[in-house]
Amino acid sequence: MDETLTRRQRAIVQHLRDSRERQAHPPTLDELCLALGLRSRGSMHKHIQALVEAGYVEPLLGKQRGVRLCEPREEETSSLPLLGRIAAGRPIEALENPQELDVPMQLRGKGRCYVLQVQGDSMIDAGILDADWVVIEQRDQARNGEIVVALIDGEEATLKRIEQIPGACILHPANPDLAPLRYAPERVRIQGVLVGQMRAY
Amino acid sequence: MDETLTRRQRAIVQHLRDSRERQAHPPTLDELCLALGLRSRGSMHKHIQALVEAGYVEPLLGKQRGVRLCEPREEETSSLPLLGRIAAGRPIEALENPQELDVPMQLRGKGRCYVLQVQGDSMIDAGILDADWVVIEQRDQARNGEIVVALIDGEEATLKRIEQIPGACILHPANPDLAPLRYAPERVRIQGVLVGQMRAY
DNA sequence: AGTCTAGAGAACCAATAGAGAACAGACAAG
DNA sequence: CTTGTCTGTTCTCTATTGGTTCTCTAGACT
Repeated sequence: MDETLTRRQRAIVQHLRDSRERQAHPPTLDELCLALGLRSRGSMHKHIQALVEAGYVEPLLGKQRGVRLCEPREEETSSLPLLGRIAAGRPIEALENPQELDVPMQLRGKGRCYVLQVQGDSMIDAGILDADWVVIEQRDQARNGEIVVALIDGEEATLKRIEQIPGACILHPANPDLAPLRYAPERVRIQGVLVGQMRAY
Repeated sequence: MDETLTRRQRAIVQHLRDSRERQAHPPTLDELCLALGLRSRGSMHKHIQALVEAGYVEPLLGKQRGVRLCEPREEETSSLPLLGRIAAGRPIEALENPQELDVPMQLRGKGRCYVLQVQGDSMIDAGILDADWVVIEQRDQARNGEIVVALIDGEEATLKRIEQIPGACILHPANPDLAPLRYAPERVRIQGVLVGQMRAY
């Protein structure tokens, strides 16, 4: 939490976070006063205003709808960030406004995951088509045969099936028109492993 | 639930959700008043109107018939039934214990949807592999080129790309080893259209 | 001194809530 | 068909709640 907040303000933010998990409705100023031991709505209002300024709380704008935090709730619906597009041979094209995508638990790995949209047909024989979404588990190691997001020379990102042998790292496209690429192992950094895939028609 | 709702509105939505499970008939305004301790239908009506605006309640538009508010908003987190497996040339193999599968909204159609697990490689060139999940929107009509669940002679179910021409219905597999199948239109019943697809690794 | 944070409390006013009356369309019974 | 009841709609009027803006006071710290 931001260090520039006063102690009171921090306590309020904390209370808002806590109470949001338990209560359905965001608290009113009076309820906040009660919870934090104040007796004056006016004072509480001053704190809330400060938090609005600091960007912690949504402005109330006269509406009587309680004090609400700006922060996104800890998603129990569990969506993953859609980071951008990945194509063979280019850096991942990041989205300027990162979106969120709901991903069912079945399509996820154990660790931290994110989603990329596939560009191009280099994995077409693995059933991964242009515009498909792929769910990637963030990892820096992979077993042979897994499909990985690999970063080559720190700049080109690509989605390929990996084969690591002594002295070399081979990236296999799944497309008869494309040839496998062979690199020195130190040129290839694994950024994640494919754990799920989705397509909309 | 949307945090912009008023406390009363929240309570009403909650009550509607609860009572929907128990009662077949949606409640009237008077019943709602009784349940929530109001004495004025007019007041309740104002709340309901607000909920219609917010999209929580179906507008009733003069209808009477005891017809009251349904909730349109199928929870966006909701899951779809996984009905069973589908393979070319056999009835859908129903699961004895139907599971539920979370399916993101992006992978759904507008109507009622369900999920099948694919068995076999007949649609491999369309990027649909063995064991993939496919999201099917329940429909009995399709446009040419769409991938459909088709029931042939009322017994064999299959997932194929459809082509309807005068006097015939042709089902195209997406696999070079398999030939298209041609049927009289009356032998083919469309059970749904492919709207999404998911795969776990 | 002066400034900053904190709080109390009063006053104001718009949003929300509710009551009750009156009207109109729907529906069921006669 | 007519009638009466049920139910949704609209209206006015009133009360309460809750956010906002004040002023005033009290410590704490430079």
